[in-house]
Amino acid sequence: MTDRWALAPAEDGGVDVAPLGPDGLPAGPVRRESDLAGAVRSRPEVTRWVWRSTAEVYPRLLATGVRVERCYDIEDAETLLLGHEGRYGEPRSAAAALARLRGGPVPPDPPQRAAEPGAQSPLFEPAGAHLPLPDLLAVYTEQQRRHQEAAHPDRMRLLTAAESAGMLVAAEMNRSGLPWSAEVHRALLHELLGERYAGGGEPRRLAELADEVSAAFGRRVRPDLPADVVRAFAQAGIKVKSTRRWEIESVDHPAVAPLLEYKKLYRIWVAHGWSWLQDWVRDGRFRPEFLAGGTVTGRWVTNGGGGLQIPKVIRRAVVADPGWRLVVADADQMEPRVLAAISRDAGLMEVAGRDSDLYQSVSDRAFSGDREEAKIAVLGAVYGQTSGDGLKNLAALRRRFPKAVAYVDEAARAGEEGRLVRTWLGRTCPPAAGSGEDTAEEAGIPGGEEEPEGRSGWVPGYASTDSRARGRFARNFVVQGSAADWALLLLAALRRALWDMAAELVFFQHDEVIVHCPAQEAEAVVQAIRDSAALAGRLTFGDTPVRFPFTAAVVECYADAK
DNA sequence: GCCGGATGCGCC
DNA sequence: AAAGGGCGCATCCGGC
Repeated sequence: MTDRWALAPAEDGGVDVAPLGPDGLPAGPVRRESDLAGAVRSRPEVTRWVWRSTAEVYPRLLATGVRVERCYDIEDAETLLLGHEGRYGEPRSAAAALARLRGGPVPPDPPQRAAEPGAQSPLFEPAGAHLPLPDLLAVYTEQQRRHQEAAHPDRMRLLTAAESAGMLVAAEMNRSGLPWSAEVHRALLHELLGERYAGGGEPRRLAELADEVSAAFGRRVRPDLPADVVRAFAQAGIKVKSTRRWEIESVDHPAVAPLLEYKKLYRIWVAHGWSWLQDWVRDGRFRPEFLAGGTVTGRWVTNGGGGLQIPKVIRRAVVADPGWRLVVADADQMEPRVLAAISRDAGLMEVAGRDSDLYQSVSDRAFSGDREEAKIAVLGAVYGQTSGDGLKNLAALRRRFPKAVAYVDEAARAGEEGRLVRTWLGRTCPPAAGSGEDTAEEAGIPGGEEEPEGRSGWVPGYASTDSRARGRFARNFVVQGSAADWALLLLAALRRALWDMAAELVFFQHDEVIVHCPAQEAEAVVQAIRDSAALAGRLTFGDTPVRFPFTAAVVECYADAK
């Protein structure tokens, strides 16, 4: 039995609240209270708060020590519902939703603002930030109806609820931050890069490597300028199209080794060096701003600090507080397990129904024991590989796991034809950018020109480069996106499991979580993660034999986890 | 001087 | 061995 209330901050700093009945309709008069946190704190019986924007409300609650069990984020639901209805790109604010409901002019969404180092997320106030509570409730009621119209209403309700839960998790992680030792980080930088020189130039080791590169070429070369490097190789009689690592590393030339080393260390210097430390680490915590559902597939992103791209070597600086531990857990072979669950392929479900190494099992069945071959084939099928060994082995995969391969093939075909493609729970891939619609391309979807007349149907081998790109995108979308669906449920379940513990979720990266907890809680946390993964599997995908095992490590330092 | 695109690489 | 999917971000470069 959930006790649902709605809440809307008012312009004068007060807050309006109203109880909702079991049907989600207002079940009592709107009440004005003077204080947001007080209004929530004084109603501990409320299990779900309905509000416009979690990012607006929840950080303010957390700042006063108030957590909520569940919420419903109206603007996030609006985004998901619009996508599901094939109306990607329409303004997603509550004010816009109200205007569509009432037939008024629809206000455009405000532009997104980039994060600044250390900014405590005093989010912009979009149009309609103070939509009166009755208006907000009108939008909410209409959204309830729209859920009913979805392809799978139950799944759609689960999706909006899960992403709202994800937003609570994100806000809490933004507040807690990832334990970070600036001291260890500085020692690491000194060890890797050498001394910093006054004036902000390259540190010693980079300067030395640049000199080695120049010496190898017999002239001054700036290794950080790709054009300069390509020219230098050309003068040495070696044609390279770019200076990407995979292209350079096969070249036989004395400059290659110092060049690759330079690029590796240069990366660390500019992206995770001293100025990064200065900008992003405060009071022993790294605080990237996590954004749930920041991508079209539902994967999260972080704003600022490159929070989801912490290089392996730098993880040495992620250190638990004294007496505390980091529980680092990542899902084993998440993508093929998700593919098994969504395709219901009997063979792949059987393989995914065991905790043991899935790629090895696939390989035993279809690739005579070569695990790497099996892994490449599976990932190639999911990513839409167009050449190489993966393609060659796709045929073997197709024979053994026909429904699984057919599932992603069908998604690719739908994508090429510009049809809607959905994750298991109903997150919807934007259609291709076509005439008059540029929103899909803004969202990163491969677009391009309209297909020529008479060729819009899907014909193997005759699709344009653009439509093939859209096919690959859609193929990957159903797997990556359904994995993101599952991950949201995992986070929601884990958050509940940790509710009464000192343990804190401090990091989430697609298929990996880090929980910071007192040492004596660590084993319970590991169990909570395994239980939550299983629960998430059942809730997301229903009754399947597919299992979602985790590799978990209890460590004091992130770098020791693998 | 601002801005968008290209390049390249970190993570999954 | 070859180059499929999703991102963020720093830097350079050319256009205005």
